[in-house]
Amino acid sequence: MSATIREVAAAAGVSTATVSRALRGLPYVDEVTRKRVVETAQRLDYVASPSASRLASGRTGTIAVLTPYVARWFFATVISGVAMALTEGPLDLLLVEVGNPDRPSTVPLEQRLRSRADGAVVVALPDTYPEISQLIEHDFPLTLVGSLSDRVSSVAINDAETGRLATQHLINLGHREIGLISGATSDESFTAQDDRTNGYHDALTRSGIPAHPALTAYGAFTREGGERAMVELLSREVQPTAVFCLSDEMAFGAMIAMRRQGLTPGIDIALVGVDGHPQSELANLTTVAQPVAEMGRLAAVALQDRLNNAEKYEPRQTAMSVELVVRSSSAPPKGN
Amino acid sequence: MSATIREVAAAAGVSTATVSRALRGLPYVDEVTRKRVVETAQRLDYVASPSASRLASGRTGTIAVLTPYVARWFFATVISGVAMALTEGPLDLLLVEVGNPDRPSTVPLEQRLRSRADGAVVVALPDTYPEISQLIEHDFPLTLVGSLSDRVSSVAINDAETGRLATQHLINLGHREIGLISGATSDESFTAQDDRTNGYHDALTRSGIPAHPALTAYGAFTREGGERAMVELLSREVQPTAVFCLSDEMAFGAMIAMRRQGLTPGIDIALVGVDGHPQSELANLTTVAQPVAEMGRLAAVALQDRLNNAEKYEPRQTAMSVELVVRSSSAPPKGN
DNA sequence: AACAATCTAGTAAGCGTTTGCATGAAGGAG
DNA sequence: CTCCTTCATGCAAACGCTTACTAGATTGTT
Repeated sequence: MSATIREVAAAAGVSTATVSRALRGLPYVDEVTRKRVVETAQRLDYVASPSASRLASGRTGTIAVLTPYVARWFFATVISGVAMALTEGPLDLLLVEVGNPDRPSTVPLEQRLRSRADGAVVVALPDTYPEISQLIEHDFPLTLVGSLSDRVSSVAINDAETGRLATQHLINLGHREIGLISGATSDESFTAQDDRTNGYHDALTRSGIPAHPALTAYGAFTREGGERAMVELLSREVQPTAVFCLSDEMAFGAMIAMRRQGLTPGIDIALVGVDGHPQSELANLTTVAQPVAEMGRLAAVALQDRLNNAEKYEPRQTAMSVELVVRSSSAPPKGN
Repeated sequence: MSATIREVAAAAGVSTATVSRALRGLPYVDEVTRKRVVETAQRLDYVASPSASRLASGRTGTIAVLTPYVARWFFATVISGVAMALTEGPLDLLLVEVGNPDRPSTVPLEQRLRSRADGAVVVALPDTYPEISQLIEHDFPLTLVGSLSDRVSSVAINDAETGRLATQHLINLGHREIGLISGATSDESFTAQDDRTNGYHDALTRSGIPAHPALTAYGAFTREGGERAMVELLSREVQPTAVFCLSDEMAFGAMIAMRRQGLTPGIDIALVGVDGHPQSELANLTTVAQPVAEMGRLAAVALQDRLNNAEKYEPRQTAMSVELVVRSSSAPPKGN
């Protein structure tokens, strides 16, 4: 079908070794020769067979994105950031679903990656997640986005700070009964989730506000979950005048739940989310925005760095700064 | 690092040929032998090297997803549908950005795919798109989702019907000045865009309503674009009492534009979108919903079908049915 | 002018599978 | 009992590159 390196070599009057070197920009090739080879290759519409070069070199020229979800906004946006970083170079992007509780995979992750990718960007999974942890132990090059690690490079926001920021904002508005819509129930907790929650408690403590356990509900980081969590909160004895949602999507769900009961966000109950989801503007949701695509891009860059500096490399943590975007979903409590 | 087929062969006391056959479930292997080989492979933690097997077999075991965007809801959801279909089998998913006007790629698509994927699912690009068309001519196995083709299999909704449905709904409510927020200006038009527009005109014509060109604006299928388009419509001489947006995201933008001018969707101007975007519920947007993830899944299945039946295969068009979801963004015109 | 260092290029041995072909064993038909 | 299939397996040649290693040609040094 397509020309082989041998044909190019023959046509250019050199050996295949020279063609290989010339086309990959390696040294020790005369510029005149290189030019001739490049032109010949172009003329013959030659493209090196990835399978062959991978087999011979041991490198795959591929990086995988390991993510529990591909359609959810945060995840999709990270992926697009990674894709962005890769369009520059010649690397392929292998998409692998990992850690989606609804879709458990039968094949061990390590096997699905072995000889398929040189490294991977891991989205929103902690380094303690079994399969990820295993990869790290096998020295498989990894970069995390959305959760911190001291074992591999990672890029994330300061989640504790994020939690404090959101909560402090509500406190500043005069709220004292501040609810929390968290993600998963504690056993399967993300780093991000725990840290944001700590930030929330921290802010309360600093202001001398006792944290009331009955003000917490879990929304699984989904809109539907947020909706249920809000319904639950509204049915509790203690009523919050404000609720901090650990993600915008859950906040959207909370809004729907409120609306269904004739309540208005920002009037009856103040709401703050986290993410800077594009829809937060339309929904008038106050949120702590994070640069998601950029985080994906940086993670990919860091990974490439790691791959190019096989030796002298050490994990680096990148903390992105967040921004509180105030909208009408957060306002002083009714009485004020 | 990992065991090779030769080691497995040696350990199992057979030739590499037998190991290969046994592990892939090919015939002409005694069940007893197969079992022994499988166990040995497992014990040695053997996984066939993809590069080697690709090189030797000529098949890549990979399917690509060709998409202009990865983070936008529609696209991300199609991708997740494809991923869903692939988790069943052993196929890899290669993500390739194509046709994103903001990020033109330097390498020809055909070269980026050659020997990298056995086939591809194309998202929302028409078969007339140059690079896609070229792939089709090269007999590269393709399946389209979101646009129709008689050259390759495709799965899409009936866009004309969708346009009619949305428009007829507005007409039924009593509207006569019905605006249109379209996508790209006609030169770079999608099949979907044209068909939905035709459906819109069709519905108008059937009801004897003249289509007024000043009632159309273009929103590039983005929220920001929809916002601008709405601003533009509101500045025109003829004022619509209802607007049909070719996508939900543009409708969201339109809502923002309206709100900024103190107008309320469904009260001042009725709005209908297309997609069934998860946020349409929160936004109270009337929309024509399509089963996006399912479409992606079906496209992937169709592609696998095509790959397995090299010979006796012919393009098949799958039309998904849509559903009008009425919410408060669409209501009778003010006067009524 | 002799010798070392640096370029340039070719030779050929892999890389780890798949698969066409050959071989022998086993079972059935006549 | 012989011949023909059908099975089960092995042999070895690809598949199309990359990359030591080798060697000659240049260039620079003293």
